[in-house]
Amino acid sequence: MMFDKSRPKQRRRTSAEARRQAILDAAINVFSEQGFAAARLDDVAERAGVAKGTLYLYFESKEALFQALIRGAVAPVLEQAHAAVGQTDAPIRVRLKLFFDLFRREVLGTDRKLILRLIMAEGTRFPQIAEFYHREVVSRGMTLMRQIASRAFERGELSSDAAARFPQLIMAPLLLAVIWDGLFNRYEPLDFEKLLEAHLEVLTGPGRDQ
Amino acid sequence: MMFDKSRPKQRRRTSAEARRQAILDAAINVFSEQGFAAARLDDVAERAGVAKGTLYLYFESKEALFQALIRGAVAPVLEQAHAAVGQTDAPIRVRLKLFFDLFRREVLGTDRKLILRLIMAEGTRFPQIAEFYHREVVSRGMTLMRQIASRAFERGELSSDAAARFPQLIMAPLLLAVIWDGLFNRYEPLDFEKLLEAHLEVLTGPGRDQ
Amino acid sequence: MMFDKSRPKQRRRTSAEARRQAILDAAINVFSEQGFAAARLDDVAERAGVAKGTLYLYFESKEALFQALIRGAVAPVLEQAHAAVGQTDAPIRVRLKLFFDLFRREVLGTDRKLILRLIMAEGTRFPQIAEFYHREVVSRGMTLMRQIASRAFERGELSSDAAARFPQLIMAPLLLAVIWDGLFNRYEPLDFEKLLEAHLEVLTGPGRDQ
Amino acid sequence: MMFDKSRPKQRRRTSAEARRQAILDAAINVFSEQGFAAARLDDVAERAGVAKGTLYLYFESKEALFQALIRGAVAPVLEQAHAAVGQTDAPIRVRLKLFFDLFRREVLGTDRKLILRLIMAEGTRFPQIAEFYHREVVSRGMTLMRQIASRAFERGELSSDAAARFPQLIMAPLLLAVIWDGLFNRYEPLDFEKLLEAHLEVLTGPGRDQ
DNA sequence: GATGAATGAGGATTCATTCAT
DNA sequence: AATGAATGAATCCTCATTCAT
Repeated sequence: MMFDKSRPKQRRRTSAEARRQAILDAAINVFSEQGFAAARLDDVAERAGVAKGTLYLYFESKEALFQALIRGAVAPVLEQAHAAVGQTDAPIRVRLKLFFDLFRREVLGTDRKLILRLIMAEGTRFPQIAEFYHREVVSRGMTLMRQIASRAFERGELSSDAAARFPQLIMAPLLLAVIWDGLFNRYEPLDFEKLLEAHLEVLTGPGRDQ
Repeated sequence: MMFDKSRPKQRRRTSAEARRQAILDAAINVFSEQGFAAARLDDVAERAGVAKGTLYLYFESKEALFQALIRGAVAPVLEQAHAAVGQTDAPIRVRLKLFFDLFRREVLGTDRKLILRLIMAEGTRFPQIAEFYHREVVSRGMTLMRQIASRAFERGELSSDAAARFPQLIMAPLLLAVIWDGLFNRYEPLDFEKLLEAHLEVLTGPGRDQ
Repeated sequence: MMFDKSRPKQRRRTSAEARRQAILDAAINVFSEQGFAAARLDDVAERAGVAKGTLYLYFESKEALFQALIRGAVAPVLEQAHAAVGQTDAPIRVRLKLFFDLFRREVLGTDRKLILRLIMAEGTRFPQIAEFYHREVVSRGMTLMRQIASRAFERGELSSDAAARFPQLIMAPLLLAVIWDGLFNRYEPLDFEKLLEAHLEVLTGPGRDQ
Repeated sequence: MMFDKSRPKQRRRTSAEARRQAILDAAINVFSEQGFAAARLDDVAERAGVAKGTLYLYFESKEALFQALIRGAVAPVLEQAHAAVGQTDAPIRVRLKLFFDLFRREVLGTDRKLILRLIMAEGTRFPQIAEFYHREVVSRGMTLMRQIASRAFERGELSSDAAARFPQLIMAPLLLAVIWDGLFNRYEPLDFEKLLEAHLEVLTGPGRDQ
């Protein structure tokens, strides 16, 4: 996951970095299980395998840890999304398929879904986070979706510009999937792959090929 | 929900009922501003205009109050939805329009949106609530939506059965609206009416009349 | 110690006041034994016979308790001093004798000496306290002493105006007594009465009567 | 205090001694600003320019450092005092003038005043320090002052033996000066030179020469 | 010797819950 | 029924001390 260029001091730095990451990993779980307020740093420390005081060598406070957690997890995926579907001029069906698959793999399939849920749950109490997330992720994501939808509308792949005007409509089922996963999956499992296929169908009309 | 038999104690009981409601109203705000864990019963009591000890005359514990809050707020809307769109056999466009308008008015326009957000935020920590909500609201709502979509598909109003298979697709933008309202509205206001119109357009194809 | 005029609500108020006083009494001992930083509110609570949380019903914080303690204990004595020696125009010997006796009885003979020592020990860290104490006690005390010394000099009771220019010289042995009491009394007891008699002798010259 | 035998290791040892002194100097400031309990060894280390762990190579514990600090700073001045005023048989006026000047220069004019204040502030919590200080400084100082006062009384320079019986009276304004310097100087500066001149005047009567 | 990351005991403060009035 | 003072368990954070490098 990291390039091993600088050998000297490598051990220390790697170890510190690894420790920081261990804390973040532990924090993801504790925070998403308990929510910010109810999360206990004792638990984070225990799961990270460090002493309580050690947390404070890496993060200034409970809130700083929380914010680092939230902020660290979003950029990468958006980068990937841009790389995957931002450049190509393939048909919208293909582009969205790629995007949805990416989302399923990189968000629904990882702890990132927990972070997304944390943002939805705690964002109101942390305006900085909401603002950051809006600026760095939502706003950019909307732009990307809008561009895809517009292009498709121009080419006649979409019969309406509704999705271009409200790219939120493209994203909505993705959010729903994250929420469903957290709340209802144990009572009524949802097949995210099929859900997103169906979503694609609704968006682009019944394909001849599918 | 209330039997008006015992006239004599009417005044007392009404007053008690009013007090209970005042507590619930106060609780909605405090819980949705702070989340369950960070909410302080001191604040609930103050806003409700009662002493802290009084809360315990009406609710067994903080959690009991929270659950009462959540449970009390959902049934009514679903009843209305059923009444409004469950019986008629109007075109899907009309039925969904009615439903979306109802949602905007009765959920987005009231404190119920706060409760919805609370459920999404805290549901994971309160399996009973998630289960209750799934059973009483989600599952029934899905059934209703599925029925509407199926009927429309049969009548050729929908070109695909995607929405019938995944009625979540109909609900997703409603959830998104609730989340957006709580997190991003101050940075980028969203016109819920137009959003849902666009959603309808995507679902049913570009209407001739609209 | 208190006049029982207002009977109504007396019991409650008295009890609350008594409790507040119990906390302050406990605090005097703990703070003066341990110093501000090392004092544990647990100990204060225990000695006051209340629960830890109760402290916070009466004082906002550890520091607020400390300040209340300091501020509450000084005014009374100065009042007494003014009453005792401020008005009369007796010979300086008599006036200072009265004042020194008052100091021995009301300060050295009570917990107030502990508070005086606390002020000397912690004043540097609490500028508000130093400022308050200077304004309310030191400055007024100096004025009183200066007035006594000036009057005596005018009447020829003092052969020099040194004490009028530096009333600190009159107070210095009182401070020394407080410090000695705290630090060295167990190794070398000091007879404060005789010390202050000797001080008077130095200040006013060898009297014929004494 | 230092034997200069081992030349070879001279540099090292000097450096170690310098380091020890740097730590003590840093400690004086931190301890006297914060008091013993609130002082942070982190701060001491930082100001001394060493790592925190290094402190433990020179001192066994926080308390050991504190005690070393206190004990190291007193002996020298007393030596000087003895040298300056212990041997001569000059008039008391001259001897005390010398002593007061020495005190002003070597205590009030240096960090030693901070240490004196620390002793007064923390002595109660550190009986060993109080005992040591009493034995090494107070008791000897008293003896010296008593000797000066007795001699002066014998020679008729003092009209009373009060100061000989209570040499504390000679010291009291010096203590007061230290305390005033720490607490009130910023509100009401005190001219120590004039204060001690006035003190001398009170002690010895109005001189013909002054 | 020197470093500074790691430890974990300790303490101020908060707040759900109880209960005497 | 209503009150709100009192309780004390719970938790964030600090910092003296240790120890691997």
